[in-house]
Amino acid sequence: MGYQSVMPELPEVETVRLGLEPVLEGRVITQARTRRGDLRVPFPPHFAERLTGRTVKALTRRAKYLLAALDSGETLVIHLGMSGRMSVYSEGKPRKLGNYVYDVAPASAGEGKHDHVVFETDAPARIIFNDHRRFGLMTLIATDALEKDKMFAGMGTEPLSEGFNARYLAEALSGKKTPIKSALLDQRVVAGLGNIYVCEALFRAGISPKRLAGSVTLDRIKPLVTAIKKVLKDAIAAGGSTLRDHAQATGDPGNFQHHFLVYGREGKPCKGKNGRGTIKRIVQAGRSTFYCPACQK
DNA sequence: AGACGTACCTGACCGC
DNA sequence: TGCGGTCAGGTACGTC
Repeated sequence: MGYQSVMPELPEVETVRLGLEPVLEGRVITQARTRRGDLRVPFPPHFAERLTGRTVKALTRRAKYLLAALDSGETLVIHLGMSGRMSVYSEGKPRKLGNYVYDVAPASAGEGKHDHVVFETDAPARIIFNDHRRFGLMTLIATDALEKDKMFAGMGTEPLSEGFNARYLAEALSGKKTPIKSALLDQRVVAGLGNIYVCEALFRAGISPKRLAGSVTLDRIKPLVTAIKKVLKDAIAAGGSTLRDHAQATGDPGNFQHHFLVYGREGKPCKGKNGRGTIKRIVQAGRSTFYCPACQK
């Protein structure tokens, strides 16, 4: 099958980035093709032409966005939304590139109902962007204007960077009256967390998702920062979380869903140390929150 | 300004 | 088997 990935919070986007790196970074996009006019937003004018023939200088990630810096001075910005996935196939014969083995594309690859964008690179490889809910986006932005763009201006610190520490988070949360669960989902506070990993990090830090953000004291923010970093790192190491049909380059699914302590475990026994609690599901700001009332205060 | 609800779109799943 | 209702990992926008 090649490489495939879905479930895009930070660890899943990073897993996608790692799988795309060998077929994009330093490679030439020999062809780009869109199969409809828009995703969540329209493709920019002459999108395919502006990509074709360009070399990808670097493939990086900011929050849940993938950024492919091109030699034209533009950056291809990709967001996977809720259901976006990238499938990578070798051309001609199966190939090992970097740590990944890419198989040859089946004849129908790129022709599926929700296959919206197809790239060919000189790896040689075919990359297919599939997104059945179409909450994803792809656009082109001048590289030197990226930070000023509405998508990135005001965005918080990367949770795996040194800048994300107790002092930073305390400042970002101070005075906030919204629950800590909602605050951590706010990309202006910290960039890249989503519903699963916020639930998991709060459990690991022993903090109730209902506690108001501004009321979390510094002595509890420290373990929270540690928990966020650890859960993200562990998830990346596990190839992300698969709830449906995610697979890594090897063909194996992501693995981190087996390490969920609260997410999706409503009514099940708590796996924590004091562990007689039962995992509860509530709705906050329209999203499911899973937590253990006995362990999280 | 900040907090909240809602909309975007499709598919999977559950109960009847 | 079919149908309606509910839910889903994200983000942006309108409204108080």
